[in-house]
Amino acid sequence: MDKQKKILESALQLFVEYGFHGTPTSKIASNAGVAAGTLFHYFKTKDELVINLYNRIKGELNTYVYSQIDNNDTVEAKFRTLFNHTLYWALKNNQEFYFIQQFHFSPHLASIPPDELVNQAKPHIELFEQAVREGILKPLPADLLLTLVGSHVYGLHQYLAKAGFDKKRESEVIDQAFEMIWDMITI
Amino acid sequence: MDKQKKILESALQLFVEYGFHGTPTSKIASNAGVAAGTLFHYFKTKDELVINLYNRIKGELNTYVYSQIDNNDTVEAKFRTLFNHTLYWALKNNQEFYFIQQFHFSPHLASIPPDELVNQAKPHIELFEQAVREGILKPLPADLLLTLVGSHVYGLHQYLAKAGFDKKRESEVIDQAFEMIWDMITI
DNA sequence: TTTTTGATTGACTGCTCACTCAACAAATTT
DNA sequence: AAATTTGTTGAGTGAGCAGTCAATCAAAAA
Repeated sequence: MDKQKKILESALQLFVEYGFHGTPTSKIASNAGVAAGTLFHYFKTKDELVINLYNRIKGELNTYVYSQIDNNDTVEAKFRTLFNHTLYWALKNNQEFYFIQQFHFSPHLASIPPDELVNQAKPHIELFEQAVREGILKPLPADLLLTLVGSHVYGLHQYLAKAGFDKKRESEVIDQAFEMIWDMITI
Repeated sequence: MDKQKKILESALQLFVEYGFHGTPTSKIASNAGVAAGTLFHYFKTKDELVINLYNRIKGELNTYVYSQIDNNDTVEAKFRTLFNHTLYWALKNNQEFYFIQQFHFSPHLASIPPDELVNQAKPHIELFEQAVREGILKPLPADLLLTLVGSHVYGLHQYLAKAGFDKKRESEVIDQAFEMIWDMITI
């Protein structure tokens, strides 16, 4: 019913399948069951639609993942929760997660203000810094640790998305992968 | 002098900066110091140019990296050589390495026959399988190991490319990162 | 009820772009 | 030297696309 939402859903699906420039706005609109002009009522330009979609998805992932964290948890429990729920979300929202990466390897990334990207990463960075101070993690730069753990998550998601295991096998692999990366970054 | 090469160089540079669809063939040609029509003498379509560029770059990386391997080396030495030289190549050929990832997150990937992708990965997969058989690596599927190590390399490259350290600091980080991933995948 | 405001439509426009082609130039073959 | 093949040019073509807009519709405000 909500046409803006329909447009966003339609755009996501088509962008992931055909790429940003491989999907005309007319197709996004018709696929959403909406006239071509309606798209431009909600989004001034196609670029604005792309960026809006990215910000929404990034926001959904972040709020979901951080809603799972209990501040009374130990640092290790926090990392485990973050890791597990990021993967859980990514596997449940394959298109969204793929879109994030697609966006990161596109020129659109340049239109996100750098300080906003820093802000997005801030909670993660602070967790890493705290864990380094507490002597839990190896004394490495927090942004290096974040990049390495992030890559690990991306790679694991890619593997699991392609493999298509059942839930049981999936969480076995995730648990094993967490132990591996945890061993890697802890002292 | 070689116009085909000029076109490929120009295309790489512009694709990395503006994306595939953000760079018109006319710009590729003029940037290469060549008339618009000349591009189509060497490449039937723009898509063919993109795919040709991808295959060349992938080929260059593979031949370079495997030329560094000595078959008398131990498995660990082979892994270390592979790891170090992939990163060395990636840092020396930033645009090329970025292009590979950009290509992987584009619809162009679909036009590479799946068996060719399997072939590209074959030498790596065989190394991993051998190392698992010899009891050096953890008994995990070779394609999972490859994906995880691959992600590690991508992440590390991304970090180093952004950080812009000098050669000394760079190889310190690379060595440290190798120890970390090696500890992670070995028994 | 009447007015105003906002939502929706789709034909239309102007522009960009991939690709063509006829003409010319250079190199290679006979 | 003539003939043939191969390389190069850039104006031109047609298709596709982002974004516009005048008209219609819906619903809330006056």
